[in-house]
Amino acid sequence: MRKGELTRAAILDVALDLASRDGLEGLTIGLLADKMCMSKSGVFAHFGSREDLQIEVLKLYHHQFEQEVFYPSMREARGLPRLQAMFAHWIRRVTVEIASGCIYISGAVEYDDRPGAIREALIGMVLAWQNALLRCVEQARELGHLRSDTDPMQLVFEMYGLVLALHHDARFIKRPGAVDRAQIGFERLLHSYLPSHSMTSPEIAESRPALHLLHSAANKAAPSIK
Amino acid sequence: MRKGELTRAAILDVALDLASRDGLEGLTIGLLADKMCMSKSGVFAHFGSREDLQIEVLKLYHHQFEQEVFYPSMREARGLPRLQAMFAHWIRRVTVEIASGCIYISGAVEYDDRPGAIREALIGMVLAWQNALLRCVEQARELGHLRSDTDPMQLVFEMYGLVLALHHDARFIKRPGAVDRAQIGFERLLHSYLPSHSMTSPEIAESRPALHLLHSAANKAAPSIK
DNA sequence: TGCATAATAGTACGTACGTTCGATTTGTGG
DNA sequence: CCACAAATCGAACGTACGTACTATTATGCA
Repeated sequence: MRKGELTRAAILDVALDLASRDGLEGLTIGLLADKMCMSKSGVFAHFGSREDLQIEVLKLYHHQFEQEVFYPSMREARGLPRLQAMFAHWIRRVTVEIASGCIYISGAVEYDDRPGAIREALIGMVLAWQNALLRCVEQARELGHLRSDTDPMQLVFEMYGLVLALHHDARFIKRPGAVDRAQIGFERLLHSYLPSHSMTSPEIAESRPALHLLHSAANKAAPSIK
Repeated sequence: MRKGELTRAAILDVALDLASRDGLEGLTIGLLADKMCMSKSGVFAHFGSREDLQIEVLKLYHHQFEQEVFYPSMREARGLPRLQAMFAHWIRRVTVEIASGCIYISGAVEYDDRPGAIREALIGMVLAWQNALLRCVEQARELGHLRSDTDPMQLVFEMYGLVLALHHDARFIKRPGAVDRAQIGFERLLHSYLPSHSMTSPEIAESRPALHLLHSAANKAAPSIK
């Protein structure tokens, strides 16, 4: 009873690698068996079907995303500090994934018109993350860290766009500097959603030091917990 | 000699539909033959290989993109008007493609780690479009429509992110309002790159009327040709 | 109209896929 | 250590893929 679960976990680990590289739809039992030095049927026996395998891979990816991005960010103070942490951890995660591929992003393309259990699972996870971002933006607005007329969904939309552009430029085009551009874009983005009294002159509106102002301002309003 | 080219064009038309929905990698000769009510070998004979077929589909897509997005925009006055036209036509095109899928975007995911002729062709086309945007931004900056310290690549990066987010939200998540969000994001984006004297107070920094100011200001600096 | 040629169909081959099923090896509790 | 159950294997099935060949039909020009 113990050996089976062990190899199952090992299979899922390799399957996640494969799916990250070739996409969930490119994940094949034969290739997976080769990498595991097992027979196809030996691998297959651990999952009822390929679709089940794909969903298990998805769950594993989601769990890792939560561990690396979501939970660490939730330890930050609510509002702007937490939002900045979410984006920073997110960017860091995607930066690592430039070499391997991000399943949320590739999956969004693979399953944008392919109904089924995998699509439902994937959408549920992406929406969970977007909703977490949304709640965080709403809290930041209520705490006065962002302008009162901020449209939370709009801000999340643009944050997501920056990450998609990062993934596109770095992984597809392989153009250097994409991480910095995503970071700069986020700072400029935040700046335009700041309360009026935080506005600086346009000349330094998108410069790095502005972020330090945000940090101190936010910490004053909602001191860090840690 | 005439009949052949005619059916070949018809095949490519259907192939483009198929590839838009299922991706270039999902484009299959068997399915294509079914849709054409032809035999597999009958379809195959028009192309030396599947890869050639995929590249021909790519060229057809690129041609349509040029016709619908690039050339109409180039008829606008250089600088900001042209940049706004490029984005507007681009958004309109992607909006239509929400139902069918955008090959540039799906291809970027499919071929981000799959070397070969298709990847090279795809990258060439995407870079051609990005470079066109880049030149337009540089012209806008030289004409004084954008701030002199504008980083053209950064602006193009963020424009691309908005379109990617639009595609993601509308086609994958199927959340309404993505087109408006991309438009609002672009206006906010432009606003933060405007010369200082064009800056308005933060309260209306992202409101729609600001664009009218941009239009008139740009037209004054570089009157429309048409 | 007839003929050369282009266009399409039909068939087959090799490969890889997911999946099933029985045989066989391996691990584990009494 | 033994016996039972769990884990893995090997082979096979049906399907779909790209591609190569040959046969057949349709087209266009003299």
